[in-house]
Amino acid sequence: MEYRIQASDRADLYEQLARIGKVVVHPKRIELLDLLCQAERSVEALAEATGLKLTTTSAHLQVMRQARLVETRREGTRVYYRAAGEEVCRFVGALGDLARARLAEVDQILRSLGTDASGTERVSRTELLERARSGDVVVLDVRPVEEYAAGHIPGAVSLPLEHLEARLDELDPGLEVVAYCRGPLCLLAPEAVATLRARGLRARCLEDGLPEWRQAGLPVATHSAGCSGRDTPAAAPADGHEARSGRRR
Amino acid sequence: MEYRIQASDRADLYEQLARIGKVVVHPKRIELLDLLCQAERSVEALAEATGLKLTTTSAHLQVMRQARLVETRREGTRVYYRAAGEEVCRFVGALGDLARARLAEVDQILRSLGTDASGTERVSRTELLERARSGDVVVLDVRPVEEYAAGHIPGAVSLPLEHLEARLDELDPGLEVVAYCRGPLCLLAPEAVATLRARGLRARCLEDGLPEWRQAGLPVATHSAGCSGRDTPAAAPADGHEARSGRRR
DNA sequence: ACTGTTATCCATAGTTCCGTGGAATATAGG
DNA sequence: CCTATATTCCACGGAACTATGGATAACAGT
Repeated sequence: MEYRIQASDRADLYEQLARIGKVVVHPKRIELLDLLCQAERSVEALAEATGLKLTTTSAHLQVMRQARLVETRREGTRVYYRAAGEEVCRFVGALGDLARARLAEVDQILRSLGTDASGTERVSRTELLERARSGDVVVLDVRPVEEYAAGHIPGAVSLPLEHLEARLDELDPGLEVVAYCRGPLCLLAPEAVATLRARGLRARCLEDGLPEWRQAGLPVATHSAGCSGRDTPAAAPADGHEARSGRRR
Repeated sequence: MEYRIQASDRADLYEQLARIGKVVVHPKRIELLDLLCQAERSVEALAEATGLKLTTTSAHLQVMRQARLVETRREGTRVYYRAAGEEVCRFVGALGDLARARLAEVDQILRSLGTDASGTERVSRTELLERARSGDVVVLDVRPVEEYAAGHIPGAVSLPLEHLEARLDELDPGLEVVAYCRGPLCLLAPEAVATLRARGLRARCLEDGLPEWRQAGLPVATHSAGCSGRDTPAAAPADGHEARSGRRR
């Protein structure tokens, strides 16, 4: 739209920063951006996920596009939105970190929403890498399948939280489970761990989620058949059940 | 205010994040926050620096306080505001980084505002540490004196940009100058370098500014520095004799 | 107590933003 | 060409935000 920059006042600079700020004033826009940091989605899927009307969702996405925080890709009649680069994910991560550090309310909410499993120790990324190499853990991706498809830890098994109870038998009771989800503000993994423990399984959460794993420069696989895993042979094949999630759109 | 968190819906979480987002919708609030990341200031000083009316400034500061991004300290009749912790500075830094990465306009503005010295290579922090140890550079802090007083690179000389021309003779023409300021979005150091070069001096900018230096875990000196500021033998050894200077968290 | 300084609170008017339906656009498939 | 689907554009009423001047509160000095 406006590429003209003439009255080059210093104020213009902060106005540009405010363009980005504008995206994160609205709770729903943050939610949308958070989702888009996990995987690209159509407008309809985003409206569904956030509970907004379609037109409202589109409007929010336009705001985000004006700030260049998202990009689009057209496929037939639908438009897929995605986060415009790694920096965007880093930014929403920073926002979440700041909120947890400064706003006691965030911790309160996480505690009240999260099961009491939140008190348990988390597994560090380096520890997971070691354990995975020796093959005595199952790495569990409890996010929705689309997000697993868009990128996951090599060797991880996809088992969305909503199906966890129904598919419990797919897990080897002899192995410890390490579950992960979207990040520190996401409660999928803690809930999964709580469920698993209630059934007598050993389970812990990974520190942070997949975005942080990616930002740490660790390998990320993008298909159900982990083929891009460079050095990590996989975290214990668990069972072959992982192949289920193939199913392309 | 409102500590009650009862209807613990997931939406509440993003509403909390939006509290922080609210601070960075307004250009002037970003500017204020940026200033507060450098040094604490009174409301009056902030109003002066940003060109806002006093009441308006105060209102903005209230918004920032509600988001817990700033804290206050009273001294006699005036109130000093400061950034509420290192995380806040990291966040505004992340905002600036994102803007530079995604918004071409920001680069344009920096280029059009900045002198053509922007094309020159910058000195890395590690290089500066080495050079300083061998003592063949002058480290120049070109920010306002209050900011120098609130924290500066050990051994740096305070010479605010506005006084640079008048006090040029204080610099040893035989040594190279490394100037620094507030960060990547600040133009004080580039301008200083341009001025120095026009006089035939060798001069370069440090990468980033003081906040990034601090975040890198490098030593920061906080002595109030007498009015002369010239005393320090240029480029003193950087290992922190400057003590920890407790004060301020 | 009185006075001047500094900051916050309050009411107001002008502006922008949000969610909403309904219309318009773009694409795929008869 | 016509229809169906997915998305964007548009107009509008209601809500929230911003800047501002005047009033109020906290404090220091005489």
